Amino acid sequence: MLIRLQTKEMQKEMNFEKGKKAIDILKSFGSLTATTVAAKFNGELIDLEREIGGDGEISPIDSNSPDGLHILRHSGAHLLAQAVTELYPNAKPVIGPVTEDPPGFYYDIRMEALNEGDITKIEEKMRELAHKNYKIDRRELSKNDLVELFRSNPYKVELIRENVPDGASSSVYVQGDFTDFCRGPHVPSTNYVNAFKLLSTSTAYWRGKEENDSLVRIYGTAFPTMDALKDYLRMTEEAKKRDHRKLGTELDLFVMRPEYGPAFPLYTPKGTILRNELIGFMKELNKKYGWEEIWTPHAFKTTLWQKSGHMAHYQENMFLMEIEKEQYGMKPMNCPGHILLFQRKSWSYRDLPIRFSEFGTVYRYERSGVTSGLLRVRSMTQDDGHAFVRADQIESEVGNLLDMVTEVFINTFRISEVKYKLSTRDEKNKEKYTGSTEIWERATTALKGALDKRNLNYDVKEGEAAFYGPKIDVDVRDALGRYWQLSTIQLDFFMADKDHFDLKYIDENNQPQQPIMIHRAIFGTLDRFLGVIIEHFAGSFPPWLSPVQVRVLNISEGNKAYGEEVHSNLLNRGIRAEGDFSGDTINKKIRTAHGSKIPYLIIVGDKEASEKKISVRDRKDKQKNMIDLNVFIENIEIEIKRKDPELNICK
RNA sequence: GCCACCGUGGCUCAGUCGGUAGAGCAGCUGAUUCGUAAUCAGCAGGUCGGGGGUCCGAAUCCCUCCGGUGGCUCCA
Repeated sequence: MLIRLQTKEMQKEMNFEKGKKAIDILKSFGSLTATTVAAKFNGELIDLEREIGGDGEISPIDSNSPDGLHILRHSGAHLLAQAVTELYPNAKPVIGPVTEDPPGFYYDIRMEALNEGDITKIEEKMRELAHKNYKIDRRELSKNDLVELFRSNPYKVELIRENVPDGASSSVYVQGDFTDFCRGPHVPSTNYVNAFKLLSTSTAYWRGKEENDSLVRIYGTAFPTMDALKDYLRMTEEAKKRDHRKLGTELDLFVMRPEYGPAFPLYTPKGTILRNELIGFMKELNKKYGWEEIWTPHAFKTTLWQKSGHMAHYQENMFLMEIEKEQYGMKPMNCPGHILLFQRKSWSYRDLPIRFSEFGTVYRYERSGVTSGLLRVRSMTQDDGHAFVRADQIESEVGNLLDMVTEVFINTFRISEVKYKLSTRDEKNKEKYTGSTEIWERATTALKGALDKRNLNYDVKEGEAAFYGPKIDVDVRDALGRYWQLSTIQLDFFMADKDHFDLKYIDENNQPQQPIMIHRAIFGTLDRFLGVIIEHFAGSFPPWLSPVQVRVLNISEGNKAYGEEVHSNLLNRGIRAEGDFSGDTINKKIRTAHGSKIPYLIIVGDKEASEKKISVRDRKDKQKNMIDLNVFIENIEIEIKRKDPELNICK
């Protein structure tokens, strides 16, 4: 048979007899290295030990390549399961996939809960098994034989029954005494997986359903080399320093008092400056994009929440209370209040879109295990907005909102890792949704059109739409690599309908029509957004956001008066400035200021005082000596106005 | 809500086999006024998340509740 070798560097052809193993073929081509973990034959990833049956194109898969890493980690998961089954004979491995983000793998296993010591033990066992270097063999078995082989493991049996067609066969992989139902491919033997680490455990539910058996999930990761593993672990350690909860305390931005209100953040004066700057920024955008600001109360009688459907669909997340024998609810969303304002008069088709925005604080009971710092809280302020539009306006309205999203995330904050998600309805389950097929299709097309027109990459999540309409979400990752939803643009065919608020506008034929509602939030919530940008900037905020923009330091007591003069000049010009005129040494003052991540330090000593100049040192230790205070102020004013992410003055 | 881990002064941590708490930073006071990442000395501050139990005696063991962290589930 004729085999062509295809690698990045070269292309070669040779003849082999049928049934030759991939590993031998690659060897003959001189294309096998210590880091070759598998092969690709005619587009299919295969084990190195696989016999080749005919003509085709082959290439080696290196453990440094994406495919190779995937295989390596998958084998890591098997090694983990092997270790667990050796240590705990009653354990029943269920599934062990590779994860991309974070890079690694996990294995779900039905067994007794594990503690940290057990994890160490398992890791040691894995190391031992890796050193023993078991061959990893693929075997092909019929469906019946597979079911028979795994008869003591009901989860595997279920998976086999589901995934292998009747009469067909599938593969198992064997390493030592451990056999797993698996499509493969895998590395040739266990010592290929030598740079690995187990990271954590948790529970997971069988098939992800809370009512099912709970399984122990063990997370781990593996890399081609020890160095790569160490680099990764060092990186994750570094990332932890950016954690907004840690920085929030260090920089004195917010506090939590869980004994009085779990997941109810309180913002300090500094944290409130950040919030207010964000609000100010969004107010500019609202004005620019035609959103009128309104204000609505934080609680209503449940009659409103009944009408809006929240009592029916969201009650378990609401804070309810009884006052004078009447039931009230804290608002979990702002939309019903906005609707009440929409209803205050009648609208012509020419008036639409009507756009209401509000920095609306909402209260939601979130289950105790799900809250997290500022990223998932129970009281949160949304930069909320509701547009009431005609069907023909959906696309342009959504387009405008996407432009707002771009202004915020890309142009201003330069957050590159944004994920756009388009959630559509489950086409197999249409009765779950409200609204006609026609409006769903029209709306979904409009959302796609708006995204496409802007060349935004997005994932379509079929079946993830809310029952009341399709939506676009924007997710951003935090320091620990978790994605959180920030912006959202949701269409709503529900609240305006005749069974709820029965909203109307008068069309060009003088007929009443039901408007479509668009719920939107760009930051999402100030709370979550703040959490994300604390981590994004690692606490080193650009001057426009920074709670303290400048700190004045005097060299010694003799320069205190001049320092105070500089300080008050800054304050008079509206710069957020502090003075550190304590008895500390200048070294100490600089060190302290560094810890507070203040963008600019103004240092004044005898030289500066005598010539009425200042010296400026920025957060990155760039310095400019003996400049004019007014020049400095003019420059920082420009940076603030531009929302410049860079510090330019000392460059 | 589920599983694991954790909960000591404002912050970061130490507290060995159970014998009624230690440190650094921050704070305060005093001395020093010193040119660019921690001047020196002193003082004050906690009963160890809450409750219950075991014990002569518990921060240290047990139970329970409340919180936090990582996942899972959830996020009309």
